[in-house]
Amino acid sequence: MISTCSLVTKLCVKKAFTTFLVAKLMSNSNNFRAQESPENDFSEQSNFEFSEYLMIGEWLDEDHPTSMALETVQNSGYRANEVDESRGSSSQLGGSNSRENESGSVQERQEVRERVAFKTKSEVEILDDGFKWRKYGKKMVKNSPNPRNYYKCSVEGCPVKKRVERDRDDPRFVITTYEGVHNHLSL
DNA sequence: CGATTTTGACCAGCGC
DNA sequence: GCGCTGGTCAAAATCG
Repeated sequence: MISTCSLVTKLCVKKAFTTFLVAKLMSNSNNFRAQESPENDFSEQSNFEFSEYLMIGEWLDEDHPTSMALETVQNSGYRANEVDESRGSSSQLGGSNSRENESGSVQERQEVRERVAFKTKSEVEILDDGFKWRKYGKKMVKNSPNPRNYYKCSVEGCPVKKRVERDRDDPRFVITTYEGVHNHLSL
């Protein structure tokens, strides 16, 4: 925390802002869905493919450019393993309705989660984004020489997770994927 | 000594 | 059904 060079500081600021922005976006999109609003969401405005996500933003930092992507994940049978135990109110993040309704009649209890991915040019993988994370897993993934690290928000009851891995094609970039919405303020 | 990380095991989903 | 893969658990180790 105290050993900060300007580089890290810059990253911290940017990440904190980014997280704030993401929380904003997520809460907005959730509200849209909750109100059955016919408004378009962000995927309508984005034309770029970024990995498996949709790119919706980009920072042009001279030293550490960051790309950002948003993805909505809908699972009909998300594991009811231990997600909603001891949580109380976090078993459903986005409620149960589907704005896509492409297949129709499948609006039972689909879990809607959202993921936001950042691709940041950085030497370090641990980017302080204003939240406190606890590492709970590490995996070697196929098609990549770099391990993937799994983190949970260490605030009790907060369902947010994130994955951190280095870009397979360009190891100078770190891909951070956030999943879920914080149910608390940062720190 | 409590909190966090490490790391192998375990589990579920998916394709064959 | 089986094996592969990604995600999570949990005990042990490490850290502050």
